[in-house]
Parts: sequence; structure tokens; C-alpha cells
Amino acid sequence: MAQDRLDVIVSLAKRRGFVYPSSEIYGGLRASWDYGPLGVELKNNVKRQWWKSMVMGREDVVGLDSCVILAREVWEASGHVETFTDPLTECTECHKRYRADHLEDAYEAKHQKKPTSLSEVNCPHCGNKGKFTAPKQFSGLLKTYLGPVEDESGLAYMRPETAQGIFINFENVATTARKKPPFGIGQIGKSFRNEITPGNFIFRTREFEQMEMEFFVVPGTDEEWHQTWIDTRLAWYVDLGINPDRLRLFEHPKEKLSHYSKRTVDIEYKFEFTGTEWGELEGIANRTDFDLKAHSTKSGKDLSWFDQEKNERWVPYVIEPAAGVDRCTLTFLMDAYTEDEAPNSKGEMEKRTVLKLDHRLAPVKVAVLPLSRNADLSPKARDLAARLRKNWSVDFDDAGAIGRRYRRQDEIGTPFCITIDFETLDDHAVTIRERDSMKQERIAIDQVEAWLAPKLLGC
RNA sequence: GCGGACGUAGCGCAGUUGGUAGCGCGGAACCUUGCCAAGGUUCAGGUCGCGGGUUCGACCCCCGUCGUCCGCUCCA
Repeated sequence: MAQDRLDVIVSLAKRRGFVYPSSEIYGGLRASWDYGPLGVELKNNVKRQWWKSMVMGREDVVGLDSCVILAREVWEASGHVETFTDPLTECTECHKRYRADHLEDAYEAKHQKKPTSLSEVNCPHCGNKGKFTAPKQFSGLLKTYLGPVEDESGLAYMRPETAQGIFINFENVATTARKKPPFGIGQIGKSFRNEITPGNFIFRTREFEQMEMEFFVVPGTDEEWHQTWIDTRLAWYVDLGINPDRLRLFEHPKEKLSHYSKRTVDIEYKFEFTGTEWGELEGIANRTDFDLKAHSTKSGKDLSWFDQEKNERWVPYVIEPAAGVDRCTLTFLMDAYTEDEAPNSKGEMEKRTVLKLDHRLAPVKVAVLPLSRNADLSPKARDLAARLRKNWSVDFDDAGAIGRRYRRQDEIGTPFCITIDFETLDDHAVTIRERDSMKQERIAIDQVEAWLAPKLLGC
């Protein structure tokens, strides 16, 4: 039942041009999805809203756009080269795969001593002793090679998070933007992780987009700021229309924290995937001074802050709200999807699919629909559409029955439909119909922008 | 990576004991109508995921491969 919910979204996404399976004509590529005409509008709107609330709308945050490929040392210093690598082994009898270090830990817990090799360890599944393959290093980092020769000297990593580009530019930004802690640097961009098990549509993919902000604070004020950002981020989703009942916070257990984190709280959405009801939308981590210190040590460049008031140097603590663009987009799609009933022309109730997207997120803001192709309504309607296009994303449709056209727009979440009818030729007025209330209003054709503007504020 | 199921038109699905495919919705064009998935006429679109094999002949049987879903495992 729950999976049906996702299936409906996947089907709608394909049918209406939000998201397509990538490389489809070659049989597809695992966990890769391309955004279609409506999808790219929706996704851009999600990013725009994040940028507006996290960067543009704040005095204490500035933006950045750093590279996907950074110096190799960045990932050595950050700990990713080491901790993003797992030694994997496989039982040759039953073909179950394990992390070799986990097997050794389990052995040690039971026998009070480390095994000298895996040949002493029994397979937890089939019980056979020592039938393991030699551990193979599996790295979650995607690699590429720079330069003409594909060897170790040109090895480079694709970033698994955008954050490091911010840390290594900390001093550049602080100096040129003339900011001092507490202040933040926000960034939106692609990241890459060689996930073992991707899936659930665009929820987990190997190539994905992140919206991250590193907020640098005075040590000792970090816990308070952490809570502030948790509240701020949660409110962002609710403000953009997500049902609060389907949102919750998840506190990471201390022993499972990432190598850089002192405390991490996730914002989760109730996706109702098979197996896991709740899925992570965004993680808000207290990264302490781990990253700046690590880069100071590795690079030899002092990244501490000189506090003029106290006349002392300290390394800022960092609070990081890190959200996934694709997950957000999926969440807004799923949460906005509703099916209700509306009377048709015969008075019978029929299914109506409506994407109740916030106006700021809707891929199309206004649809212009001439009632008929006759009586020169279409040219007049095209003129109006062209005018509105200067401010908003506008759709024009004069094909087929008016009822069908309304339903088409409902299905993609268009908040306003404007019809040009025969009276328009005389009274120079149009009918604007609102998506959620289905209310209609008669507006003079040259007043349309003025009528729409306050309702589409912030788009 | 292992086990299971599946892959037929844009979407949802039929189908043939092996004789190269249909339905519903959707899309396009025109006519009629003119405010909530209307009626009519017409059209486009599938080498049945891909590659081999068996066969006179494969969408159907066999093998491989890619992809999707479910269950394990993994999620640093």
C-alpha cells in the first residue's frame, strides 16, 4: 500500500515530464534520473527558496560555489579517504558479504581476543569457518583521473559533500565579505557517493544535489546555535506547505555519529517506503572545530580566528544544516499529491488529481486558456500569456475541452488558470480560477498582473 | 553482492499450448460544443528491455546481460 504511493508519483513524474529514468534508450542506468521540463522548474524553485531563506534573506550568511573536484589533500584532511572506505569480504560458501572489521569486532567480543586472521572466524550466516575471500577495499568516494595518463598521480575524488569547499575557502570569504563569527556560508551543488544500495526513486542516488550551509560560531555558543538552526530548518518545510504531522526530528545516537560530529539531528519525512517508514531529509550537525583544525594541520595554514575584543585566537565551531535537493523535491511532490472528487459537466463526481504545491514551488504559476479557438480568442490569449511570461512561468493551452485543460493544470499544481471567453471581446475582462478553492473571479485584462502580483509574492 | 518476482505503445495493463501483438487512459489534427477529464471523425506511436541460443519460425522455451521492485546485507 505504502509503495503504491511512490509508484503513483513515479508514474506521474514520467507521464507529465517531472522525472525520467536516465539513459532509458540504452536500458537504463541504475539509480539515475533526469529531470524533465516541469521537474527542472520544480527543482529550481526548491533551490531558489532555500537560497532566499538561507543566504539572500540573511545578513549573516553569504553564498559560494566551489568545485566538485578539489585537491586530493582536502579529502585526506577531512577524513573521507580513510573513513569512506570499508574492507568488504564475502563468504565463499553462502555468498553473504560482510565488513571484515565488523567480523573481527564480533569475534573479539566473543573470544576476548582479536582473531589472527579471518580464517578463524565463522560465517554468521552459514557457520562455515574461514571461508572468506581476502578483504577488498570498497570506497564510497567516486574517483576520476586528471591529466593525460590514468595513474595514481592524476587521481582525484568527486566530492561526497559540498562542505569541504566551504571550509577551505573560509578565510577568503570571511576576509572579502568582511564577515565575522557568527556567520555562515551557503552553497548548492552536486555531490557524488558510490552508494552500495541506492534506490527509492530520487531518494538515494549516486549523483545528487545538496544545499549546505556552514555556520561558524564562537566556541561555547555552538549548542545554542545548533538548536536555533534545527528550529529554523524545520519551520522552512512547514512554511513551504509540508504537513507537520509527516515531519519529525531524529537524534543520532552518540555511538553512531560521523567522525566529525559532536551531535547530529535529522529532519525526517514520513515517506512510507517499504521497510523504512521515515527517511532523512536533512541533517543538522555540530561539526565542532574538526574541519578547520584538520585543514590547518594538513595545509599548515592557520585557520583560527583573531578575536579583537578578547585579543585572542580561537577556531570557530561549525553548525551545518545539510539538505538534499532531490529528496526535498520528492517530498514536496509526495506531500502535495492529493486525489479528490469534483463534479463534471454531467454533474457526476469524477476523480481529480491535484498537486497542492505552494505557489512558490509550482513549476507553472499561470495557465492561459482561451475557451475556444474560434472568434479570435487565441491571439488575444497569446498576447496575455506573453505579457505574463515577463514575470512568471506561464503555460498556454487552447487544445480540446476546457474541463480537460483545467484537470491537466491541476495535476501539475498550477495555482491559477485564466480563461479568455467570448465576453472578453466586449468587456475586456477574463476569468481567473484558483486551484485549491476552485473559486472564479472576473478581472479586467489589463489588471491581471496587479491582481496576481500579491498572490505570487516570493515566487 | 545473494535469493525471489517482473520488464509488451507516453502511463496503466491484456495476450498468444511458439505462427512477428491488442485494450483503457493519454497525445496530435479537424468538426461540433463552449467554464471543470464532453461527442464525432482521423492519425501518430511497439523490431514485446538488450544480446545470444534452440527452432522452418521466438514476445512466448533456454542462457547471458541491463533495469525495476521485494527480502537479506550495506548505508561510512
